[in-house]
Amino acid sequence: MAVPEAVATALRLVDEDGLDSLTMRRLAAALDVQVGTLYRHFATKQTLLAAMAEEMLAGCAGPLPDGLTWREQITELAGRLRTALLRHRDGARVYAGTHSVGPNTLSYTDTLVGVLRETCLSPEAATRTALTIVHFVIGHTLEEQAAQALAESDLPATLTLLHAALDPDVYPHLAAAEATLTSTDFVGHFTHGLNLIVKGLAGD
Amino acid sequence: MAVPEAVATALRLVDEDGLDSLTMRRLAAALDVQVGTLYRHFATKQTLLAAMAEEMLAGCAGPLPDGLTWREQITELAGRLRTALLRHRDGARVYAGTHSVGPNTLSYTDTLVGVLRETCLSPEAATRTALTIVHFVIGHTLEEQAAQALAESDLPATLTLLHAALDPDVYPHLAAAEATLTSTDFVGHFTHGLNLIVKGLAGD
DNA sequence: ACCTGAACACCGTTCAAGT
DNA sequence: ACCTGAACACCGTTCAAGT
Repeated sequence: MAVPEAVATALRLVDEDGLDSLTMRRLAAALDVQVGTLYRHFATKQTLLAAMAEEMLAGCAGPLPDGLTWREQITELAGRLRTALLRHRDGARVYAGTHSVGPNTLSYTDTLVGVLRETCLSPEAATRTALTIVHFVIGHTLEEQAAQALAESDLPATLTLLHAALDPDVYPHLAAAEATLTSTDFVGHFTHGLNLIVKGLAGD
Repeated sequence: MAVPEAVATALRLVDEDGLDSLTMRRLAAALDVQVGTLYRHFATKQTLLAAMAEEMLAGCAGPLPDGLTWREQITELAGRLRTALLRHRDGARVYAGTHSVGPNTLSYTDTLVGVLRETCLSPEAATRTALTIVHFVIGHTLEEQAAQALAESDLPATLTLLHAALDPDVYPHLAAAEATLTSTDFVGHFTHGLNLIVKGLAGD
């Protein structure tokens, strides 16, 4: 049993049935191996999940196209992280639940901090800004995939429930916000949020 | 068995032993009740978690002090959400894993959208900005509590591991970022990120 | 050195039967 | 109407024993 194969199979299982269905026993069965064998390669299930998170970020730190402004470089990098998390079902949940220190994760953060430092930010401000961006991407993608999961089950029921709860006399602003809140234009939401953050950088 | 009591007890159990230790069976035992009884009040464990998330947000939509600028109002509201999530161990994980449509959650979002609309944003832009802020707060607090959890177990081991992985020749920017990345000044990080977002609003 | 088989101590959820 | 008791179909993790 090879570790990279196990990680790839685990990601495939998650894609097929969701993170909640990924168990050490199912993974062992998919690899034609006894459960105990997995523990010779991964100390715990957490370790496996961290390896999956690391694998998901492969390529995210690849070279940036020439000729981008620093704003575009930041947008490109943030977009790559979102795309990487979206590539696998429950990807954001896998990523948010772990803390990898593997090369993909490290070089992604290194690249992001590097771009931010080029905008004349101090190392501290660049690092904090990188954290801000990563946290926003994680929070956004977590919600985006939660909405996706909902769409595959009881979407209409939930929308009806929400609509019924939105009494305009009690929640005047939510009533006006409902269309946007329930919209599936996640690219629009993501771009809006990222632009806010990047615009905020201009003042430094 | 009363539902509010069950929710309060569940939150207490999470505070004591963490979210991973919260099981329907343990909660039933703490309430001096059989497990099956819980399912008469909560359809699934997810329903229980949603009720806990809703309870955590109690008070977050309370009246804002007079005389705050709109920037300060936004900062105050975002800070309230962070504080509410921090109040319980693994609070951010509980909140991120659910989607409550209860009055605490709805009135919080309503208040936030309302403040943003006062700054002359369109309903759509105000809603998207509210989402951006909430997603940032969730992402930030998720990481903050993950760091807290780590601090209670193998912090030094992880820091050593990270430090060893940070070859300055491979990750030049991370080496400069290490002090900030491993800092525990979460208020500083949070304020920095929030200011970026709020500053970004100025241009509209 | 690596894997198997089998166990330990749990899970979430359901449901007939009791009161 | 509400709760109990007991079961069903699972979990993550460990470890002696095999090859």
